[in-house]
Order: sequence, then structure tokens, then C-alpha cells
Amino acid sequence: MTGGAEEVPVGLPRNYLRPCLLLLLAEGTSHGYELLDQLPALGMHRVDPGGLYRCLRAMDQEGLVRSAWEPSTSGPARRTYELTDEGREWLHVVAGSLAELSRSLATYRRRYQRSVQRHERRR
Amino acid sequence: MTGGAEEVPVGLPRNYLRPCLLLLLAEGTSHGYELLDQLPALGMHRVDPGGLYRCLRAMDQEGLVRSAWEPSTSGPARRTYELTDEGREWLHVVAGSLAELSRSLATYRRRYQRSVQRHERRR
DNA sequence: GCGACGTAGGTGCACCATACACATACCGGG
DNA sequence: CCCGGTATGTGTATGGTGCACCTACGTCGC
Repeated sequence: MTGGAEEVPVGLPRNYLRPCLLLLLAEGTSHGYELLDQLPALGMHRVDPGGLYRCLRAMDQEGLVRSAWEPSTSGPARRTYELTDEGREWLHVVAGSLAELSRSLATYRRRYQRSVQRHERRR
Repeated sequence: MTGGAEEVPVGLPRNYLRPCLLLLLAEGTSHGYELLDQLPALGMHRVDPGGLYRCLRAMDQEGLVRSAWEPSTSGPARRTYELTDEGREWLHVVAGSLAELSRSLATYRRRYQRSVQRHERRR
């Protein structure tokens, strides 16, 4: 607009990938490549596979998920991930945090709209 | 619960500080130390002053805000910040992004609750 | 046979926001 | 005179994220 047109880094929540993966795994056992396709529906556009696999392995080591190799007749083997009880607990906690964030964003929106109205009235 | 009690990094949106500061400045001219007190109301608990002042100066250099030193009779001088037109534009854009994020979080919540219900029913 | 393509998983690395610690300066009160 | 509250900063480590790149398997087409 003004010339600068600075790139506006929108910004998803920090560590948003983990909650998303846990939710998807709560909906059913899956593997990395498939999860990659399902992530955009949760607001995660252009996820890099590297980070995804790293995240899955980290959660595996922490006991939030359980992994198992599943040989495939067509194509390379898949590593399937399953949510553990601890992972389900974690999901519950993080869902609460996201709900709190959602409330903060609602507050933000309310105050933003009020400030816009005040600005419009002043013109 | 299980013993680990892993620290859950909740995670506010990336670059959330900027939108918050711009909103607060849209509500009225202010200075750093005062903004520091107003941030918790927008979900930002325990903000470090360093980052705050850095952020304000960065936005000043980018032309999103305008700063002016205001001498004080009691206590040190204050640097007051005022929103520019460009900053208001930026605020509008970023508010849209946050609204989009809010929608993603709503989707997340819906799917989470459905997955919980399915899990309860299975027991 | 062989290269190209889609599937599937993985490593290395640089960047940048954030977090934490610490420094400076002004003023008033005990 | 030191201390606490106000107010603004600097230095630096950490860690999530993004980008580039790599391996391996199977299949289709030439």
C-alpha cells in the first residue's frame, strides 16, 4: 500500500504442531505422510516434512505416542503412530491452553472492533 | 500426573507482541512502562521489558508508530508512542490474520470435543 | 533395462523470536 | 545515603521454525 508492503508474519501459536498431531492421532492411528495432508485443515499450511517427523519422534521418546513399522506391499514402509494414555492427557491439557488462547483472541477482536468504531466516528 | 509432569509450552501466537502493542496504541497514545501493565489483559502474562522496548523501537523505525520524549516532573522521562496511519493499516491486516487463527482454533476445539466424546462412548 | 515420478521418512543448518540476566538513570522517602 | 519504584534500555543463550537436501521403495512408460 504505502510502498513498504512489509511482509506480515501472521504467526501460528508456538508449538502448534504438537497439539495438531496429537489431535489427529486422537482421531485415529496414522503415519507421517498422511498427517502431512491432514494438517492444512487445522490451519497449518505449508508444513515442512522435516519438522513433522522430528516432532513425531520427539513425542515418541516422551511417551506421548507409540510407533510401529508397517510394511507396505506398494511403496516404502510406513511408521504408524498411535496415541498413548499420556498423550491423551497431554492433549487435554494443551486443548485447555488453546481454549484460553482463543478467549484472549476474542478479547483482542472485541477491543479492536471497538477501537475501529471510535476511529470511524472521529472522522 | 504420570510422574513426568512435562512442562507444557502453551505458546502464544508468533509475533503476538506487535499486534498487542498496536492495538493498545490504537486505543490511545502511551509509553512502554504503561503498555507493560496493559499487556496481561490481552493474554500476555510475564512479558519481559527488554523485548517490549525492542519491539517498540523496531515499529518506530518501520514507521508503524511515532515516538516522542515526554519529560516528567516526577521520575525519569517517558518515551510516548503514537500509532501512525501505516500502523493502523498494519493493525487491520494483522487483526484479519488473528481472526483467521481464531477460526482455526475453533475448528480445533470442535474436532477435539468430538474425539473426546467418541473416546468416552467407547469405554 | 532405466529414468522419472509419487510415496515415505530423515538430516543439517541458519535464522529469528523469545527468555533471561543485567545495566542505566531519575526521583522520593526513611 | 541507600533503597525502592519508575522508566528505558543492552547482551546473549536457547529453541522452534523454515529451507535445503538426502535416502529408499515401488511403479509406470519408453
